[in-house]
Amino acid sequence: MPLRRSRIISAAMELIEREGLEAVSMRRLATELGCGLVALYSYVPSAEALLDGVADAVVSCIGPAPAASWEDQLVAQARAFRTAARAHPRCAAITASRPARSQARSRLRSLEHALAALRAAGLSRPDAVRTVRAFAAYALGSVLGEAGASAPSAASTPATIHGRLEPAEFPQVTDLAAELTRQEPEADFEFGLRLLVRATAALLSAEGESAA
Amino acid sequence: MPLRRSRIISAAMELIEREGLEAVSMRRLATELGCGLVALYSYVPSAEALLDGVADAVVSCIGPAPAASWEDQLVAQARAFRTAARAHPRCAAITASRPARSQARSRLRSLEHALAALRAAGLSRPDAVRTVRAFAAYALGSVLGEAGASAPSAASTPATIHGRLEPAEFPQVTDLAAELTRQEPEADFEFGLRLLVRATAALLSAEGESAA
DNA sequence: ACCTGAACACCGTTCAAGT
DNA sequence: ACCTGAACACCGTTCAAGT
Repeated sequence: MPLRRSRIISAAMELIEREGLEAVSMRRLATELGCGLVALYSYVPSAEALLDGVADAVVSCIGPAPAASWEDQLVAQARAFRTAARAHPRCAAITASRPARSQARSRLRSLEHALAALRAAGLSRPDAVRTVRAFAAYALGSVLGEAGASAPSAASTPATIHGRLEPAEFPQVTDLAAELTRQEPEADFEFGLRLLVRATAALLSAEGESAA
Repeated sequence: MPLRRSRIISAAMELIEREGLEAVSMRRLATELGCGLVALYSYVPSAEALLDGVADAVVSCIGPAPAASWEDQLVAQARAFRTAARAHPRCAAITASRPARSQARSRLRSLEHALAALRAAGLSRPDAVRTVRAFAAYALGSVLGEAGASAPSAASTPATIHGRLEPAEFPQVTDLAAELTRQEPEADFEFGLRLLVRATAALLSAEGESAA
């Protein structure tokens, strides 16, 4: 099995998911791959570039999401994003934390499709762009929020804390403890998505009226 | 000037904003503070704990945002979150990337206020929780998206790329180049916020009807 | 061409000791 | 009590050399 850039990046991703980012180093990766440390530098110019490669790999496994209506289009893209992120949660966190260096191509495709759907539905140019950005922000925040909530140190979430919470100071949190504790990330995600879809629909009909 | 935990963390935050996370190390911090390396360990148990302290400091400088209506309450909190994040953008990215370890107290206060506002407005228990989560996800994603877009390596954003883009493959992106290039993070943020507020209002009136 | 060991300048953390 | 230097086991990266 020859040493290839893709093989190195796959190994890095596996190691990240298995033991976390702090376990990854060029040296460790070399022993993991059974090759000399210096050999890696022929395929990956630096440790930084390695993580860029990982970030790339995560976004490039976001499947295309063609759909008929603009609602389905935006919802499907948001779900595809979330699915990809959940497939490699720890790698996804890395992706989010480093500004889109390359990754550009596949992101551009998504952007194109989303914009096309919204423009075809009748949204104005600036509103189409801003709506896509709002959906993107929501999807990113959801994924990262989930990752944070399900992280190893989840020992200090409101759920665990509220046991020793004075109801007088936090009446709502105390009262809604059951709802706050329940872990339904999927349903939470879909709820917010529907919120955004409905608001966009309202925007569309409002613009339709003012144009008519 | 004695060595205090708060002084160490402030110095770390300054250094992070000035030179980035990769410049921070216990050794570097010690020379920056003019003290011995080992002295730091009396106030900060480890390098990891140092970053937890930084994360804490960022969220604890989110100002309270009391407001009359539920709309103002949720909008004000989202803005306060964004303001705090923009005050220390690089530290904020660190905060987002590490699951809420402590940070709990001030986050809990925000949660309490948001829930109170939505419950008072008449939202059901599960919907109140999910609405707050949707707003939080949106705010988090917005802040992180902005940080990524304005990062040093912003050389590969659609804006720069689209110059050599075939309009045939990316008609929408080409056509909307002006809107996509324009950097108005504030307006983008407010747009999405209004979207969520309107959708929540619709939800409220829908629940009101079904309850009546 | 492709891989290697040895070296360099860094890390975080701990120890045993100083005042 | 508070601080210290020296040491240990790690890093990423580069060099000059091997096949």
